[in-house]
Amino acid sequence: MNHSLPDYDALLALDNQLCFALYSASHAMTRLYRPLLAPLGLTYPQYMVMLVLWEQDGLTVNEIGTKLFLDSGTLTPLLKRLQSAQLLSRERDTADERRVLIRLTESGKSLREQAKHVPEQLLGGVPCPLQQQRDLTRQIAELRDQLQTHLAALTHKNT
Amino acid sequence: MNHSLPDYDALLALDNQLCFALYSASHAMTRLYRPLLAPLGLTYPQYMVMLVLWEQDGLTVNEIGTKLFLDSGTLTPLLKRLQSAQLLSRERDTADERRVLIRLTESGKSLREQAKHVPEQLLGGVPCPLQQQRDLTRQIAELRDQLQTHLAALTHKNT
DNA sequence: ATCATTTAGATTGCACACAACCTAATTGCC
DNA sequence: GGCAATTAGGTTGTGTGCAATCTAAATGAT
Repeated sequence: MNHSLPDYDALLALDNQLCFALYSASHAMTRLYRPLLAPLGLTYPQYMVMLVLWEQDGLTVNEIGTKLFLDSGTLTPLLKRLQSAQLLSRERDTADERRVLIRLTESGKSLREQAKHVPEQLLGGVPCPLQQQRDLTRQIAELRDQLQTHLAALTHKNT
Repeated sequence: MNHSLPDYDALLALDNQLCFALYSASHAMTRLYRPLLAPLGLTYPQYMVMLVLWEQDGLTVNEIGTKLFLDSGTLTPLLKRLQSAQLLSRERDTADERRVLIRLTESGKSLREQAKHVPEQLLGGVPCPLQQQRDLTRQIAELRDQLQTHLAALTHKNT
């Protein structure tokens, strides 16, 4: 056994497992949300946007994007669909015409009441203690922030 | 403080955080892989398929889908793209004409050598100890399996 | 043997993600 | 004030994900 040289095959496997675990768990979670969100007429990414707006209304597209790690190429069409569904309005900021302000409609605000019952339904079958969920959430978010930082450093280098 | 009634708002937030942590971490990981996989001409989902085939060649579409938690609607076009890239072949199983056997080409097999160097590059900037990665991977995979089981129970109920 | 059922894969339609690019508005520097 | 650089959002094109549906092939119960 050689301790000074890394085992590239093992590193490959281990790392793939972490990325794949995230990938597959994320999709499994989305699949579980789907039937709960369908009655509200929302997809999971749309639900994320609504959560952000329920917490703070009147944000710009960029501000929503920063919170959700998404760019305008993803958000613009998604927000248009939410607008078609009468859940929010999109208006240019008169103070800075580059910005588009996203505001909930009354219908969008009132949807929060129905959404409140989503997590009880979701949890009713996943035997995972709250504290363990909290720890896991924190660890995954920390990892994400490390990856985010690393990627930012890489892209900045090539500028 | 009432200990007998759950705080639905807190549950909502906590649970959203876990799902969102998975969602955002998964995408952050994919974004980090992208520039490393681009030289190989692969996207991350395509890379996953190649990893499966490097481990075991000659699988059916369904077998690949089971390992990756993906269905034919996702895999069929993806596999066709990998076929166009000359990395694999798709042939009906003569023993059971319903099945399509996926086999690596020589080009597909030899790509493994280049792929070997991907994880070193990925890790070279993420200050996360190996043991911690292992633990995290296991926990996330366990969660995924719980979600998977829960979803299977739900869908079976409606059949 | 026959026919309903099941299984494997493909197809269609919709909704993300994101790179690359575009336009318009604002800011900064002189 | 004038003009380059930056910023905000939108558009286009490619590649997933997945539900719903389709066809063909295999299975199985009688």
